[in-house]
Amino acid sequence: MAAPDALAQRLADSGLRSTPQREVIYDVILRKRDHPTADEVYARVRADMPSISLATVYNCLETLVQCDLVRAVNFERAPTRYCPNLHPHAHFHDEQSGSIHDIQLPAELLEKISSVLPAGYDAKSVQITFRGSASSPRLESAERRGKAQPAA
Amino acid sequence: MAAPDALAQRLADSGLRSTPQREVIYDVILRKRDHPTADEVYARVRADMPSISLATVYNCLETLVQCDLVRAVNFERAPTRYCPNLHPHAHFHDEQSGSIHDIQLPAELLEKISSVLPAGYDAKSVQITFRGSASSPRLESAERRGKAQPAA
DNA sequence: GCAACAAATTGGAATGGTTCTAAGTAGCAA
DNA sequence: TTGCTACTTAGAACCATTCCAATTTGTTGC
Repeated sequence: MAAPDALAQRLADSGLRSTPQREVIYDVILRKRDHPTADEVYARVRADMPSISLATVYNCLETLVQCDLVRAVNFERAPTRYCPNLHPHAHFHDEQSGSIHDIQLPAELLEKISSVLPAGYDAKSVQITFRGSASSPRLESAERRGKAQPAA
Repeated sequence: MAAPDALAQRLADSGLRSTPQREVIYDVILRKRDHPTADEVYARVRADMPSISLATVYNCLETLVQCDLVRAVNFERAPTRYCPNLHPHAHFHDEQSGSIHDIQLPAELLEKISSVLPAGYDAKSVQITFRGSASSPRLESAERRGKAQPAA
């Protein structure tokens, strides 16, 4: 047996199998880091695997989230989007274009944020979302190529 | 014409009328500040106004949000909740009980958070949500009585 | 007061992202 | 091979929310 890749390893850790569907979905999310919805993932995956079902896309995305390989992010009640960036970061939602941008957060700031919680409050996670308009073509094109982003 | 209350004034500012439905819905949200869903508001309002329709509850809540009298908050894809606290604040979502708590944010921290945005990003709003477990009966009972909260 | 107009409410149908269900398929273990 | 379990699949179901068309209500000018 060859050394399993990160996906197979993580799945195995949870007693799950690496399937062609899970692999191609994970690959799609890593390849274009534009926070696609389940429908968008479905459309992209069908290019490689036309027989896949939408239910499977939802199932696999849920599995990847469970295994901490992908993060689900929500904006208001819009369709859930998926993000392979596992570092703590905020999201910027550009209302004009609808695009999502990762925003890096200094560790020092994360500590300060957590410290506002009164005694008795134990937070497992924090979610920070900006809404507004972004106008930085340089950064956007870098993201489209899958390169380093303003926040990783 | 008597001096209009805050609700009537705000509605008038937007060219809207103060209706019995809008008044009772606003009152329900002010009275028990536990971030009710539209369905919960519907249930509470029907005690006073049995003939109101769910569509009207949704319409009125939307109107109150438009007039900046109430804020809509979302947690994952759960039903939208409504909050009369208009000061900048974060939310703590207690996963055990499902309850929502307002968390006050120092102005200094809000500035720091906004300053993490790279050039070209112009944020109109920030939303900060904690998830975890809270265990502070003193604070919870204070909230239930509609008194000062850990964050106002 | 009364017509005429605009705003608001209503019940029910429609929408749409997501989840459920039951049946089929595939891989692993004795 | 047989059995077992995990996984995938199509389609139905779910449910918060929005839409629609028909009233009802309120307001304004006469």
